[in-house]
Amino acid sequence: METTTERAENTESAAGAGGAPGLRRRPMQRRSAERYERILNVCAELLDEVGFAGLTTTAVAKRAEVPIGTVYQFFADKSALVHALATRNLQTYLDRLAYRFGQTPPGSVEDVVTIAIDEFVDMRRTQPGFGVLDFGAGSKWSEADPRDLYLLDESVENNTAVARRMRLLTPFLASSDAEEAQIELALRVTMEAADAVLQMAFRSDPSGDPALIEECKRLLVAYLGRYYVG
Amino acid sequence: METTTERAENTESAAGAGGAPGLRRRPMQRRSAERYERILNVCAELLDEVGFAGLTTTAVAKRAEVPIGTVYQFFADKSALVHALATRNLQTYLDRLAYRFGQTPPGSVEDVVTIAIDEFVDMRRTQPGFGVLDFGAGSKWSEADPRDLYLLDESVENNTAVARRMRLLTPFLASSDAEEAQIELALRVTMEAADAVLQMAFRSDPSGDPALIEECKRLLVAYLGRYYVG
DNA sequence: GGCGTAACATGAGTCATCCTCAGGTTAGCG
DNA sequence: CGCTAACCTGAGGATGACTCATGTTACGCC
Repeated sequence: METTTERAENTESAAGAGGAPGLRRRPMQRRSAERYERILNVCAELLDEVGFAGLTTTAVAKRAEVPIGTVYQFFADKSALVHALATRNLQTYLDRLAYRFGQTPPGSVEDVVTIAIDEFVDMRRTQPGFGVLDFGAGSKWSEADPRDLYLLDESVENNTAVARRMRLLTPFLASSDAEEAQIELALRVTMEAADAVLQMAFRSDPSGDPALIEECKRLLVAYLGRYYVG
Repeated sequence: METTTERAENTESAAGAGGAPGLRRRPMQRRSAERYERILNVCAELLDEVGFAGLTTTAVAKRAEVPIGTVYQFFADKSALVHALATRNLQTYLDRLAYRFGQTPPGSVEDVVTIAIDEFVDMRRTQPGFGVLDFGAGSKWSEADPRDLYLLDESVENNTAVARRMRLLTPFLASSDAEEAQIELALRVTMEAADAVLQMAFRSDPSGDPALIEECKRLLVAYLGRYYVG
């Protein structure tokens, strides 16, 4: 019990001065940057192979061909490593989404939901380790103690950050100032629900149960319909 | 990696002959039964105090005033212990739900959603360790490898089992034979989504963010509305 | 009572894993 | 060539899950 608390505090203070949470040293030189990326890639591979519970830091270090100490130069602990991977995945996802929305601007809630989910499913199928992406503040590794949370932005949960970026991509939703807060709330709920249902879809079928994916779309469209002004 | 695999196999075979998964010896005598319950109660307490990550089997044993070996007589491993608690919580929840539906039979989807969520929120506030209840097959501790799953029933996920029992309580939903499978699917999706959003509600506010709880109801009603024949 | 047997109980010890840190190596510079 | 600072390393400390040899009880049988 004490151990957990102290560790969380150490982590916080270590990352307190402006850096991303849980990260120790951002790689400054080319060689370091390559190692950093290699560690993250190996982490993704191993997550797909042995799952989160089976992931060991020594296995990551071994396959990435770096000594274990190097891993801990970049990442404060195992959680931070996985979280950094999740953040990278999330960034990729948001980038791709922005691109697709730029290509074919969505005109309705259905469009947004379809594109966002299809893109998610595609990445989940093709990107190693994408399964650890969790819009819900990384509940898989935070484990009920809010002090353990690693956040994408400072002081807001992952899903809030994602919701805000998603908001920028959906200008056609109603937006009287009074409703803006409500829309952010709705988008947070959407993220969390979508993530959960899609996790279920990939749990019951490694390539994503089509029926559940379809149902996920229905869920979101039905919910968000009330905010759409056509 | 091998370790994880072997452990999962051992667990399965140990519980293979009809017993609940992950359980070793069902207490047969009064003294044993009391110890069993005490272990589960302490587990719930500690989960609220230190969270899942901070939970140690030795701490449970110490506070329950049983030697560590006794814990492992009942439970194959730490997961099994937590899962047994979740199962007990789930049972309590379903019992209470059946009772409330018996008192005031719900006449609409709104009624069901309101009662089910309010009851969940109430238990979450009052029952120690209720936070570990997870309709989604216990994704917190299963960690991506399906072999690690501990199931409520045999061979179906938790949420499917819950969905089926919930179906028995909602006879007023449309039920042509062809649609029955679709309704089960919808209820599974509902469980998963509701669980996720409510977890978020309690993450952002220890007593459950009212706005998110309200939003959760809206989500479910909007989704299930299509299945309601009034 | 004495004895055999089987079920149950115990906690010191084994082992895997996370993470640290003292000491080594390299790079840059005068 | 010597000095400093940054970076790298992996043996080892600490912790915690889980085991298993040994001890204890229960119970029947002679």
